[in-house]
Amino acid sequence: MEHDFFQQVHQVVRLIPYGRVSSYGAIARYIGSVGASRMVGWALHKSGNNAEYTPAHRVLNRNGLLTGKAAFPGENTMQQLLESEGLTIVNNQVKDFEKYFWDPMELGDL
DNA sequence: TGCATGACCTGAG
DNA sequence: GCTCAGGCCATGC
Repeated sequence: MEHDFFQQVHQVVRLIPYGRVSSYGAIARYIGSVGASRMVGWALHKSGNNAEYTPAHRVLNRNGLLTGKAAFPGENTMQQLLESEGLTIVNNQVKDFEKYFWDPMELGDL
């Protein structure tokens, strides 16, 4: 398989619990490619490639900023999705990001 | 085969 | 504490 990176990113994102958010760097690090944090976002952008639904809206940058909101249809679709999960978005940023932050490492290991 | 891009992160000024 | 610049990895043309 080979391009596991793509698959792994989707897999990890799908594991993000409801009402929780993660970061590209955390996912990239969990996969093993720390420097590929940028690619994580890219993989999510191509989430349409994956048959399963991928909650990309739960993935934000290190600052908890909705950097990928532009990739969603509409103007603040991503924000609405997060708010639907009980999160509070302020100025395109998740309130108490640290509190809702979820690290894939909590799963233990691959 | 090679260059340019991308939903980022970290270090230095 | 904030802003600027560099790096890293994979994909696309």
